[in-house]
Amino acid sequence: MSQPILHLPPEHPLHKLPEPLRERLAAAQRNLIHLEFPTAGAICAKVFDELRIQVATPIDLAEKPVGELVDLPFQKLSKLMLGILQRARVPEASVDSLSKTIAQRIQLLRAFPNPDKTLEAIEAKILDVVNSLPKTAADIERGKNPGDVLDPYILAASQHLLFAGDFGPSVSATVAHKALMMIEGLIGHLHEDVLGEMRGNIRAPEPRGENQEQISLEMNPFPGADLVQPPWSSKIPLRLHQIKNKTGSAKGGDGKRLGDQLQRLKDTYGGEIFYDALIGNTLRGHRSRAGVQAAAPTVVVLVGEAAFEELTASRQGPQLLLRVYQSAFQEVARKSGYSVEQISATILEAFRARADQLGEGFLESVLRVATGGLKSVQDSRYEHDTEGMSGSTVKDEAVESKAWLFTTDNSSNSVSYRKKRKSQP
DNA sequence: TGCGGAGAGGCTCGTGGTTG
DNA sequence: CAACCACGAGCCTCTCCGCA
Repeated sequence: MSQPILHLPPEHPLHKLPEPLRERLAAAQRNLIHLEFPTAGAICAKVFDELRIQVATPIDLAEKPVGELVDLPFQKLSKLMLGILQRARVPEASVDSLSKTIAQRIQLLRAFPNPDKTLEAIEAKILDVVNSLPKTAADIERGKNPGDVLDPYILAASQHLLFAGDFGPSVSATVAHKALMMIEGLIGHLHEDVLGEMRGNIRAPEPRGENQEQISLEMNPFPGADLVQPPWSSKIPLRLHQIKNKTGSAKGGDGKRLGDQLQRLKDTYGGEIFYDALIGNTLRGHRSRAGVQAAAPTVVVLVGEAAFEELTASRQGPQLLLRVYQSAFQEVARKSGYSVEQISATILEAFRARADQLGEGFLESVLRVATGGLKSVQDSRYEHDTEGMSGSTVKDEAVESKAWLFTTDNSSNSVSYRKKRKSQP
């Protein structure tokens, strides 16, 4: 039932991968655009049909190789479609937007074997992250890792140095900064996932098991690779990509580690290895190039359009991705209604109320939360010492009662501080 | 002056041990 | 046995600074 992976000798290790992965690789070899749509006419027919447009593709275009149509820049493609619609006497009022819709759909279909499913997955992923953006004072005062607390000194600095002493905007900036950090993470993962969905590609499975750096055909087939391109023909070998968002994402030490991993992949599977940074327009100033190349001398280092071109086999990759993301962001924004301005106002109010209650300034209470606590949780010498609590030198009444800590009840991803303290030995 | 190594800081996810 | 938590690996950003 399952299809074999093509263009590889019978003894190649890829044939020994677990069944589901082999299937995905085989599917990626068969969903290349020119295999699914042998001519430009074929993809036009498909898109016209999807959009219920009763137009025939002109003969001269219909016979052309599909690549000549689908790899046109968006403007040219929609102009071409506009001409077709006009000649087919489609009502003038609708041709303009319709031609853009067609061009968009053609480019989506060019990129993804299953555009609708991919768009849905992208939106779901974005929504997940938007739902976890900071909403309460507790969210910004302590991250999901208890070790990450809001820095009152930075808050003080931004209040005075950036916002003329106004505390409110400095809280907004803190919320926005935290949100942006999360968005950065989202975009990085999104790129890997979305590029992995494109024709000819698969997203390498995340490492599993004990040693996540060691290659294991069963558990961990591609450590160090984010995206795998099985051979597209007998002339194009297996290609393994490590994808970074920007050239500066990784530093020298990371470069060495990633280079070592890529080299091990090449030693195991053969083929070509790539180190791609999507955002960036020059190799100059690349912080991890040297590290990667030292460890993997044959690695191809790519940035910007050059990287997109190898990953998407098209020059339209960057714009396409931008349009796909934009529509997803708009849709998710509509659903979530998240607003930094509103959230900041709520948080500011919480800070104000607490400070009033304790009769101190905003920053003083932030400072106490960021540094206050019991010896038993702050001093490694007292860590397992239940006496440490009573023996603590921290005698402050407020500290003892924890009255000044924010608690949060949106249970799923944040912990109630008070509850947590109580459960401590 | 540019490169790139190092370090600080933030977030996520999977794993494996502990606890209720 | 499920829920919870700590930890490590990995991804991202930015600044600093020695060296060629």
